[in-house]
Amino acid sequence: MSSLHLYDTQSRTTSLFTPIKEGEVGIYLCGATVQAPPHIGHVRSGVNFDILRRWLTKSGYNVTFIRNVTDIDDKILHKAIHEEMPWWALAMKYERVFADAYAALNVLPPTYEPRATGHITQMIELMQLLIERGAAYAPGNGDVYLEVRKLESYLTLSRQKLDDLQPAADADETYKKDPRDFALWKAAKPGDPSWPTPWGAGRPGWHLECSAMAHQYLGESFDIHGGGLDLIFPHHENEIAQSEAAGYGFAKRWLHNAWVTASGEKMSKSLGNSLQVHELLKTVRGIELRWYLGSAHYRSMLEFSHDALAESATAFRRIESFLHRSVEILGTEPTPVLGSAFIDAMNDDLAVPTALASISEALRIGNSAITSGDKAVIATSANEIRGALEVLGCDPFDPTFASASTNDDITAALDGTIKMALALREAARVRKDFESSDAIRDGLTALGIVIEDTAQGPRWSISRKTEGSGS
RNA sequence: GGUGGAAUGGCCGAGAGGCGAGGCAAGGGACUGCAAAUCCCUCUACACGGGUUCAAAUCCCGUUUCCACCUCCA
Repeated sequence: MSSLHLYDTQSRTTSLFTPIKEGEVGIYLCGATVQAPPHIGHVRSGVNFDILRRWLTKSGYNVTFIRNVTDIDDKILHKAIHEEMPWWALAMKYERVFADAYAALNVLPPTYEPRATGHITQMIELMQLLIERGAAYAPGNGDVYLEVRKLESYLTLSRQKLDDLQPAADADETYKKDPRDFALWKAAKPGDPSWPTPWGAGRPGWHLECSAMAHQYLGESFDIHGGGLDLIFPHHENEIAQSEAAGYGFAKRWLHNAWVTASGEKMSKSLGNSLQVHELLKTVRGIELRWYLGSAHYRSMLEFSHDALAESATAFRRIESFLHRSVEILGTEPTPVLGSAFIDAMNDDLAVPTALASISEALRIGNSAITSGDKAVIATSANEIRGALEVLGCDPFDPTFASASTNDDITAALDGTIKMALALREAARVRKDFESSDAIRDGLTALGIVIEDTAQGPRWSISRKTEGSGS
């Protein structure tokens, strides 16, 4: 059996994954700044790393997965004024929207989900340590800066040179030793929330929280740090700077997911609401959106289109349909099993697209087995497919996705009603009264009920039409 | 200016020196009273120009186009 190899942004190579502590994996993923509803780019990151987490768990590791919530920053404060509510209420509001989106996509809750504002103490301790070690300084204006020129490793993740950076246009350099020094802590402005520190009241800079929280929950060194590609600079560079200057080993491996793009360009709010998660969930189910977002390789850009989403959803329904038919024929849910092709693909830096090819193969074999009535092969295929879907977080039998269409009274009544109609249709077909039989089928079709004549007799299902077209 | 990424058949998307991933669409066939579903077959691609090699989509050199980061960003 193959073993897991993962890419590392720091070394720009793919290598064998070996955890610091045998059997344990610590992952820190940069989560959302909760200042607006999530678009699909945000949840792609969530889905990609959820697949990593599930694969590590499936591979036998005990995974500690941290995803933070940035609940204090400039944008939140501005947005709070705009929406006329306290900043903390706004943060809570959007944190819940994010949580709902993650839940709809079956992204497992993190082991711990720390909020920045809950870790001010740890941040102050970290700043004290940095100042003691001579890496940071408080010039007396209430800010605390990190002195980046002292750090050997600074900018090694993004492979840039300090002097090549374009200087920030708006920076007030009166207190900084070097214009590239960044703020660990920002002095309070009138009206803004603040916390007391030995250097004056203020609030945390963006980067500090992740170093403080990663240390709190994962220790001085941990296995994997993840986030979007756009976080490499400055956020991850600055995290490294803070943590290494504090004497921590910090992350052993960096994983970055690529963007979702639209018309070739990185997704942004300017593209409008249609790409927000809750909007897309009006056109496809959560499991289908997850399938779509998870099906591209995490390091490849995913070019979004409604047509591609619709196509992906159709492909997923085909797989799902096979699993449901296998249950009808075998009378039992498939037992998740992993095929070797799937395992090898996932171990190769989570090559989901290659892994999907193995699902297609199993699907073809399984469908043929339904035609030939080979129950053993049906079971083998269904087990393998379910095993794969489980890892991808797209198991249709997962309670998260269980729809209302299973086994309640209304469904039973509907099933009985349709079966009665189908019995009438069968009677008409037997007497070759195809006009009547087709009328029954057409009538059901018009109600959104799809009839298929199978070797085991007619079966019905609710048709799901995706609104395709558009862009 | 600095640092990265990308260009694959009608479309989407993997791969990464020899054996054409996979899906969708299209055409043909099987099955069907007709459909639907399913299965089988067909459609032989790697931006451009050089080079290396017995062999290049894959390696090297150059070119073009696009995207991103360097300011908040998943």
